[in-house]
Amino acid sequence: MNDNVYFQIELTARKIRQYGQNVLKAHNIDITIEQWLVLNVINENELISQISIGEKLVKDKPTISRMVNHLEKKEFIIKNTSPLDTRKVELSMSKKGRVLIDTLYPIIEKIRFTGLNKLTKDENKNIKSILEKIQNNLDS
Amino acid sequence: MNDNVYFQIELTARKIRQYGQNVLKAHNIDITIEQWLVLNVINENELISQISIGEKLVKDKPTISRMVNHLEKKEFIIKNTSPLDTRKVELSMSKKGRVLIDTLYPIIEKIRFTGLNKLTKDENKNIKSILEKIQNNLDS
DNA sequence: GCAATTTAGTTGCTTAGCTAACTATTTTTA
DNA sequence: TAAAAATAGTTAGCTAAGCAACTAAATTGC
Repeated sequence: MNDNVYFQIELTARKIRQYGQNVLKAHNIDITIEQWLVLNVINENELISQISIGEKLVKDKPTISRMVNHLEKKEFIIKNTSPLDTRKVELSMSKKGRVLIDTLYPIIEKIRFTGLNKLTKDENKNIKSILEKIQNNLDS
Repeated sequence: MNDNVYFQIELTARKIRQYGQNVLKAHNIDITIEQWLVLNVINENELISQISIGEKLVKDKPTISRMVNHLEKKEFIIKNTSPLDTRKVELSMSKKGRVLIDTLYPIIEKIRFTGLNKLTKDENKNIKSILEKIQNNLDS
């Protein structure tokens, strides 16, 4: 099994997520790693729609819809319908969300450092290009 | 986002799974990629317990329990309690399961080839060792 | 200008990952 | 040998991925 590349990729993803989740839990932060990705996109793109988040994170509409609902329920973001196109939603950070982001950035950096930035520059470059190659193989 | 290594690893895993799932669906095969991993372990280790499968696949007890139930419901495997230790389960392939395995091997090979074996030997070696390094960083 | 199509988002169903709590055996150990 | 601890597996509740079907609004194309 350990020579199955899919298995190793999937396992590594799970271990990173798990490690990150534990660090957040240790800091008493009530957010999942995937929700963090969404929150970060909203923070960097005020008034973004769910479709656009989905494009950036390569996740489908139902998944984004539910994650956005979770973030709204936790009052980290504010959800408004767009006045120009009432099908669309305009998402923005709440005050609570901005506070969370500020708290989170250094913690996320630490998580990244532990698993990932210990890689040499070459390793970092290599894994990205190999992963990209795999994705391209599958797309075509 | 595309320079976030976790994001790329997780995305690649999803794309491989998705591609594989589509190939299986195109062949009208009613099994998930993850269930395939479990079935394969049972095929290579007759009378294995669920705990042992979990160790091999690095998945927890509830996850294995449910996947085994799915495989049993589809009649690909047979589940018996161990006579020596009645807490344990002894899993084995059914006739239907063995037929499926034979059908599946070449298809899985093709999936592997498409995404993964197009990698050069160096790339293959590199990605494995980098993934291993990341996992070790997180474990310690 | 109105029907047809496209787009944005939601809801429902299934599988899987994760945690926690639970039952029922087996093993340890005092 | 009897109580305590460890082990194997299940169940329940939550989040997320994937798919299909749906509503409602906007765009298009005749």
